[in-house]
Amino acid sequence: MGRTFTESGRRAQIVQAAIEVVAELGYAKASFSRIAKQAGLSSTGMISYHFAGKDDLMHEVVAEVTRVTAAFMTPRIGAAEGGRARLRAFIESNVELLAVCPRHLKALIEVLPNLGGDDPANVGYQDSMRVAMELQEQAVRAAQEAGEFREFDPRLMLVALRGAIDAVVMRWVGDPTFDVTEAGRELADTFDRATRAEP
Amino acid sequence: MGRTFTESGRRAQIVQAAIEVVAELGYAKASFSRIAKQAGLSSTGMISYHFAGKDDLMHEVVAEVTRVTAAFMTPRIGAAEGGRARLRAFIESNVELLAVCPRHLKALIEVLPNLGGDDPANVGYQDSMRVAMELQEQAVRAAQEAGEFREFDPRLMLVALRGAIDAVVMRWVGDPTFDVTEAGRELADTFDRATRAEP
Amino acid sequence: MGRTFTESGRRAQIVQAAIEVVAELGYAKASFSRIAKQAGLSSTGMISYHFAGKDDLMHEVVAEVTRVTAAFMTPRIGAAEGGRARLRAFIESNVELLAVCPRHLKALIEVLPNLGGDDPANVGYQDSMRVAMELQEQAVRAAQEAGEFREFDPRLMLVALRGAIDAVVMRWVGDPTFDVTEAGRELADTFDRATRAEP
Amino acid sequence: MGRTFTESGRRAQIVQAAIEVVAELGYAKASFSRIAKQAGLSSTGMISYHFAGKDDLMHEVVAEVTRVTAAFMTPRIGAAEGGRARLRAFIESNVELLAVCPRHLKALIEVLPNLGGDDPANVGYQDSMRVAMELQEQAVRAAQEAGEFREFDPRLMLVALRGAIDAVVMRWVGDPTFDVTEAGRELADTFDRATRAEP
DNA sequence: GATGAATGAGTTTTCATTCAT
DNA sequence: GATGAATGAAAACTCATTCAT
Repeated sequence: MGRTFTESGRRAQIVQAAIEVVAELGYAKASFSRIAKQAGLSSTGMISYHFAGKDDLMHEVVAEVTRVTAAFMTPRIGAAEGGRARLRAFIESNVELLAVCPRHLKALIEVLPNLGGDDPANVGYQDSMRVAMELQEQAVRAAQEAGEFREFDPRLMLVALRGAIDAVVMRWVGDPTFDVTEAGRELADTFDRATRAEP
Repeated sequence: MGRTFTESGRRAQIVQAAIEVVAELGYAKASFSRIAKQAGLSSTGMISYHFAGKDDLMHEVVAEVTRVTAAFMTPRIGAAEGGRARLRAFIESNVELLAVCPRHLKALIEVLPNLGGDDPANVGYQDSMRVAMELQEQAVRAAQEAGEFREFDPRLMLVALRGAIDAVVMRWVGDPTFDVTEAGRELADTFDRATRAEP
Repeated sequence: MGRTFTESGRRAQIVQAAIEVVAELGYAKASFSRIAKQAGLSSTGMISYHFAGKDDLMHEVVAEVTRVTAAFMTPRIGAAEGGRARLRAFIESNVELLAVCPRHLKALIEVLPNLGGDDPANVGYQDSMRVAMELQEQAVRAAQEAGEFREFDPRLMLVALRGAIDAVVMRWVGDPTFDVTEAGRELADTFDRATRAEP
Repeated sequence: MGRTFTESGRRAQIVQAAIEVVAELGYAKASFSRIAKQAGLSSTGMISYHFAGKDDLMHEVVAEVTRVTAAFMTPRIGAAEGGRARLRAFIESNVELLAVCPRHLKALIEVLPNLGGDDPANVGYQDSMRVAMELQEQAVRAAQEAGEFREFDPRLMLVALRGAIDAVVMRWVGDPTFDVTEAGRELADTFDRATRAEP
């Protein structure tokens, strides 16, 4: 006990290195060589030894980032009451992550578009993403029926929101002068106005 | 005279092929080989002959897409009067492009994040992007001062808007059942509510 | 005209080098590196440039050897009359090849067992091998019905004959003291006695 | 005492796994990884620990198969009287092995051609093979002198016989519809006719 | 004896680029 | 201008082997 399948010291170290390299150079240039160098490994063979392939490693990157961000955001969202407050908590806590683990966020945004593919190994992962999206949709619909949100297409709004947050993250990642709290509040204001029921 | 620097038949043909390959496979997998095959060329040497390198080709892709999208959007935006109407026209015409040249949009979104770099050749390009962004910011500020828009950070809003539109484009590119007019209106509603002055 | 798909100078040169390397080191150790060195190429990339992969190259090796051996054996077999004489011509001309192109024969014997596989690209090839085997079986059956050969299972006999010839080839390949004419006659005697009708 | 050099539990287990992997995938693809997996070992280090190298392991494979086949064939050959009967017993018992331990035979045929090499470690092994061959040659010569066999080159005949048996084994290994008894009798008939003195 | 992580050379393959024709 | 063969570096991955525990 005590150590899960995905953690074996080296594995975690490689995943961390991959996050940093992807965040810095982008997915296209994140080769095993650079990841190995970042991790202080003498050869790329070590990565192949611990991961079935590039896709496997990148999935682990996504899983790790998802874990970290969920640990940060979930309690904050859970502490909010009502649809509007929950939406605000979602946006603000997501933007605040920029100050907590900026490279994690950037890495996630870089990797995700490159994982969706024909590879059957991705099916399970994509299923879980779809389920998460559907849960969010249901929450939005519930708030609409409760009269908190106006009428709009939940899916379109969620896609737009996701894109807006990601764009903000990508634009200001690594900028120490960026005020995440203020930006989070502004972005939350934006989508609050866009979604709230008519006064 | 008679042909400009950027057009020479072959060059245009290669740029078109690059747009299609990038849209279909993503930037990371858009190699000269695949672009040459798409363009019906028997060797990649032709591409290196016409372009100084991959970055040069990709810049041309961006330029071409920018040209096409500007030709579509500019008159529509110009026909609108007032900040709110112009914002709506911007969003709707951008989303409508999804039905006009979906691969151009997707290619642009794939390429752009991979061009920002240390390469000095990019400086001029990034300058022009910054100028365009500043023009948009000024327009937003003018509408704020005219009382059409409420107070918000123009840059943050523009970044969020850009991300929201791109996310919608990426999500529904190639989906023939997607109603671009309706989606454009919804997304415009969203940002109209987010930006308009208090009633 | 004048040059077929499979011949482009370099391709033929690489196939020749592959034949020599396989004959000398065996299939397992015939890497692209060694073949490139044998061919005087500076990199293995050139081989991948001309061939779709190792299987493609090895198929070409088989095709080339088949071509050469058929050119030698076919007229000799055709000049013989009757089943017994044809069988003798088949065996003798096959063994005589040992003096003509010993490395071709050895390469063929090395490669063949490693090509039979699940790869769908091999299906066509294996079909042609099966057809050739069936033609030989029919010829044997005809000679049996004509009273030249005794009763035996043609397929078993052909498999045994093939193995016997190959074993002789492998045993004495590269041995300059080996008398191929005498050995061919002896091996033909062996199978003539084994197959001829009772006197 | 109590355990010989070649048997230590683990060693035997690894040799068994190697036989199975070589028989199934061929010598070229029989890596330590696959053998370790087949043996239920978690790492290839165990194999390197017990064997000096790949050649050492493969020699052990040959030794083990030789042991098993000798145990089966020797009493059957010994029970026969006279050269002709002994030859028949040799062939029939060899083919019958196909039903007893098909993978052993196939593994042997795969490994043997890849062992003959410049490696000084093989000298002793090849000596023993040569000695075995010479014993067989002497037996053949004795039968020739006794008038049982006609005149032919014993070595050529033995090589051809070995190749014929091996080809039959390789062709029908794993085929449950193959009648080993009938095939053994046919093949023995073939070589009996080829070798017996004129009636 | 036994383990499994680490190593570094090796594999095939693809890449962008160059160059003689 | 155009071609396509050639190049060499780099990619992902596998290999047999070693070594500290």
